[in-house]
Amino acid sequence: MYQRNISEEAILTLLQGCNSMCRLRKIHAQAVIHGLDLRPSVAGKLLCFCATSAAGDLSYAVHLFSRFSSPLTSHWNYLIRGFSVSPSPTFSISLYNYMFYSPLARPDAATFSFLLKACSKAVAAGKCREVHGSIFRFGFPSNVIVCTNLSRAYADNGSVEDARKVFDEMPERDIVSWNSIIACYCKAGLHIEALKVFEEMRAKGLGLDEFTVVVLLSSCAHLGALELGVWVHRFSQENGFLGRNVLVGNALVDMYAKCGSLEQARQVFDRMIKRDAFSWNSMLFGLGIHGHGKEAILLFRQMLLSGVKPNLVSFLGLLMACSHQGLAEEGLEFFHLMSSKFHVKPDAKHYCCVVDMLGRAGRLERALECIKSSPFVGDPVLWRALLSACKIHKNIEIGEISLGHLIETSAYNADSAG
DNA sequence: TTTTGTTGTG
Repeated sequence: MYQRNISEEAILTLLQGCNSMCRLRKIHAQAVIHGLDLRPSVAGKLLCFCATSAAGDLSYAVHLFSRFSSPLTSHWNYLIRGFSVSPSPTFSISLYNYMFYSPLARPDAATFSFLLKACSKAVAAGKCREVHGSIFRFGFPSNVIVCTNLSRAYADNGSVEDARKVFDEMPERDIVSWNSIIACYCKAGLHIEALKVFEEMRAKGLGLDEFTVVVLLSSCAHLGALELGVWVHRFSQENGFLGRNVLVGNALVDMYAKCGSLEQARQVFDRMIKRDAFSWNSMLFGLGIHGHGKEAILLFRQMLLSGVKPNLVSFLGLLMACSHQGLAEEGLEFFHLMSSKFHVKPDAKHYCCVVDMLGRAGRLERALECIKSSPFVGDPVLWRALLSACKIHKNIEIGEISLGHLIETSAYNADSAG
């Protein structure tokens, strides 16, 4: 018995330092051999790692869970949480439904928080309403975390009105709830509303944190609200946000670039201590939109030297920059390099940009070839781009081909939609 | 065990 107790503690210590499934399997095997795998503390920790850790494994978690004769609320929560951020969030919803047949388990605040996250990700509007009712039945209508998640789930399911209603009816709100509702408006493209809610927040005497600043700058960027953006910049500087949070710098670069203050964008970018793909992409787009193709190419080379890997958005920014400055040769070269060297598969937007770029340069034959050899030959957007280039260059032959494809693809799309 | 954030043509 003494030996067993020590072993249980030893297993728990091992689990504390576990950082991979490989190690977890070994620890699990040891626990099974010593008959400790179903001890509540051991079983709970094993399940927690598999279900919720980044290095975990959800199928292994399900296997462990199936061995419990009467799982507790915390066990259900681990699985619901794990699936809520997985590619199959609907499993969280199914688990929640099964939970009601389990005698020992009763949903708690954490259950609803994770479940609502799954509803957000799975796009389950009906389930949001159902969960909303259950939150009242189980006694959590004044839990700030649950209600913030509920509000967010409504917004992610397309109803900002319901999100706002939940927010308004919350008996207590914290800075996270405010940041969340502002983000809901921002995400829905309702930027003026987002700024209005921010004013309400200020009127209540609440301060801003890094989350508020980032989402606020995004709305400023969309509205071209430079004055507020500058105020947020100063506030961020005074509060040391810029030094410790790369997202604040990124949002500032984007805001300045979209508001037309390219020099300011560049200044913030140059002063950033750390830069990620978002930082480089925002700056690339800023240069591209304002017609600085050569500078964008230079910046892209610096990005490579810095060791940050370019992604789909980087190449789109780069191609746009080339297109806007008539750098068709350079653009084509980057377009080829993106898949051959960088293993980034171009999507329809990249092809569209190349067609546009070739079209502007009058290279209509080459643009036609590009569409024909692409996986997006059925996409009317590409043919529309080619047709407008044909209009500019008065090329009837290729114009006719484009129009034919446009009619064909539109008809096909209409058929498949009906 | 639970909540919030940035980049993508015309």
